[in-house]
Amino acid sequence: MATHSPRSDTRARIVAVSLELFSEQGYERTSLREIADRLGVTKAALYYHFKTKEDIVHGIVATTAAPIDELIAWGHEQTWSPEVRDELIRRFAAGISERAPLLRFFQENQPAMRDLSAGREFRARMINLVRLVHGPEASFEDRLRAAMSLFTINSALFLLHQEPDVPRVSEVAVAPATREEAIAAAQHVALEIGGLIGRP
Amino acid sequence: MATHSPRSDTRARIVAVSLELFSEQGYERTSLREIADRLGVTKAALYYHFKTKEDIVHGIVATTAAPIDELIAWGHEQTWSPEVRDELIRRFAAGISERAPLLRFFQENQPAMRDLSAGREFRARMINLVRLVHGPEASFEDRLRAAMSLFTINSALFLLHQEPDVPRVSEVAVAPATREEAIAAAQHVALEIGGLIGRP
Amino acid sequence: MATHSPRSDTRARIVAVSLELFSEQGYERTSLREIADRLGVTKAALYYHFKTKEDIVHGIVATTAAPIDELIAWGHEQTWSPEVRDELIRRFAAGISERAPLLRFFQENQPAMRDLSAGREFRARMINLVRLVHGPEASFEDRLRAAMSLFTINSALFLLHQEPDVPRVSEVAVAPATREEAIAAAQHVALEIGGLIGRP
Amino acid sequence: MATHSPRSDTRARIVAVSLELFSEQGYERTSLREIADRLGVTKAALYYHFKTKEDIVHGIVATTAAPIDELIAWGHEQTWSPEVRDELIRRFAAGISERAPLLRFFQENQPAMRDLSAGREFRARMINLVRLVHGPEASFEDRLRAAMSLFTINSALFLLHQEPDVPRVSEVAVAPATREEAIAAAQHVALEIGGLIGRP
DNA sequence: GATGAATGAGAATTCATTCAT
DNA sequence: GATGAATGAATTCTCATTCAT
Repeated sequence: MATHSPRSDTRARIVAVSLELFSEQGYERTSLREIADRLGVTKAALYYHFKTKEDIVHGIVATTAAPIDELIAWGHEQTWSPEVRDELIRRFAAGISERAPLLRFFQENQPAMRDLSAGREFRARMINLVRLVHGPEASFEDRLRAAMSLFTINSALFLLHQEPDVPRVSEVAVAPATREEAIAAAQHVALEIGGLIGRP
Repeated sequence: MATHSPRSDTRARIVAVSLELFSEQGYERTSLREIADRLGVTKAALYYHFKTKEDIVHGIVATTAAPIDELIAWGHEQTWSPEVRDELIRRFAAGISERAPLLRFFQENQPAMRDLSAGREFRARMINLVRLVHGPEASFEDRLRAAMSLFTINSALFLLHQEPDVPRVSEVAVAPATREEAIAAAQHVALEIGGLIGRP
Repeated sequence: MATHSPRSDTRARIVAVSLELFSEQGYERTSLREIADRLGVTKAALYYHFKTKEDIVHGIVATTAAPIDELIAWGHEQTWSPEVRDELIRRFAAGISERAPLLRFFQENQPAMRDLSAGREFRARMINLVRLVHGPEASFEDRLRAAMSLFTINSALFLLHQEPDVPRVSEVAVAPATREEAIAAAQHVALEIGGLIGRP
Repeated sequence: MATHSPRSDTRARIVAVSLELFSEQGYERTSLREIADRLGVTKAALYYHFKTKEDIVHGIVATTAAPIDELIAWGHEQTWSPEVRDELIRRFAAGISERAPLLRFFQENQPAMRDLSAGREFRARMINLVRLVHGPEASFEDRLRAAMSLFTINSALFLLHQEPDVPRVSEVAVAPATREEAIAAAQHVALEIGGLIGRP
């Protein structure tokens, strides 16, 4: 018998709708009026649940970033090894579909994120994750390899949707595949790149 | 000896300052007032040279994207081979220092770029470049590898500047190096990733 | 005793003040700042009640044009006859004093009205009224007579106020009379002109 | 061999284009940039020929209002009689096709005209013309009749073009006729209305 | 747990006008 | 007889935010 707290269904809906709009249209291009309209409430209602627009971002992170924190916590418990590295990449790829909006939001709204404490904290998380992937004593090359490895996972999903409108030269292979196949491919490439870590 | 045309020194300065501010603070967070103030002119002067804020972005691309167009043109003249691929990556890395603000601007302001014709055109250019790198008949993996390869070049410069403020666990190697060394390292890793193209 | 709804007293005041200023100074020569200042509110308050400046015109029509719509409705219920025609003219003249600002606004701001949907709709109303006055099977002459007949009513009020500053040749009779006398005279002439309808 | 003064062909073109645009789009909705663009010159060129935007209106009147001044002068030379009255109306109707843009401009841009000296002067001319039509010792009714008589002439041309887009009830007679027929009809009605002058 | 009404600050944009060349 | 470059003042409109109810 699940006793999920009944209080603030609205709060959760604000978080969900905001993340959706922020990630689709951008943080600055999404007004509180737009969020309120989508929810069928007034702007003032948003202010009952959140102190500021920035605070909604806090809410988004608090609600959505748990899996990443768990991944980081797990990583900190391990002693680095190539196997741990690969497992980090795999786990990062695992829930990517659900986390995609969050990652997209942060990646595509960097200027705003630099001004938001939630943004800076999220960046710190990602840097931590990168460090866990390359392990201690890493060279600049290795940090770059680790970063690109994780980055590959996000990028795959965007790559999937963004090409159709660019005129395609005939010889280019059409390869979209399904969302799942794309993620599998992304994980594959990410592991390849991760595998380069430690090279001279 | 060279009598460079005196007219529209201002126009060039608008482009330069705008690119700088757009890339540092973001497109939406940079007002025309700010640009005008930096130049010591009025907002109306900007409108003498550019029809809209969006038009300034056009001006930026027209002024700054020539090297990328040349690279694409060069690529189209070649028949794809691993050597051509590597040469594309190397040439892309070559002038990266000067082009960094432009690339940063486009990468970090995606939501705005989707609404700007100059933004969409620039994205098309990048996708073209990726296609030249992976060559014809590419699988989704290969497209991803090509994209990440080029992406590595940009990312290196940001990675260089963005870590200092994240509390560093002692064991992590400090490795920034100079700007030139960072680019050399980025090119190295980019070629590695490019070298993965064609694998099963 | 009557508890008139307290909400949106401001909205009504915006409509009233806007109509007054639009009709006195013209639509384009009246800024929202001016309207706001007169009301002792901020410009943003106007935007709380109306989406755009154009929308205020909508509000004006919705609030003020009811009597004209009723007159049109009444006209549609009648079968045309000289008596109906005269009654239409009389009823049009009846409330003219209150409707004068509205009619003046539309007559003196044609260029703006062509761009405003409320403007085009209002013009359609007036054309309908003209048609009711001349009845079916009308010649071009009759349409002109009907239009001038109604037009006489508006014009009278303007004529009343606009001559004093033009240097008067001594022999011209001074005849303003009171506002009510002017309207009576206008109705008289309007009926005369209406009476010409049907002539060869 | 016509020796039309060669100086300032441009000046004449500015006047012509300005009148066209002012009368079609309105005085305030027509910017100097628009006028300059149509002429293929710069805004600054307009300022070579005219001191201000208002001064262009002066130029328009000076160039176009001569026939009206001649009509007024002629009227002043006559002793009023019903025949003179009718002849004034006929002469006013005579060149109406060419003067239509000027009259439309003044009629549809009243708010701007009140602020322009050329506007006030033109209004004075029209009032003079009205006085000549009703003659001395006129009652308010007569002034109204005279005004509406002349007004009929202008109105006819607008009526001709402005109805097509208003949904027409089937029974209404379609009657446009040609431009010339419309003017003839207008003159006819104007004389009718003028004929009412002097009635009790 | 909300709403209605409002604000203050600021944004992009437009316009008539000026002046050195 | 013009132009190129610029300005100052204004305009419409948007947005995050506040607060009494």
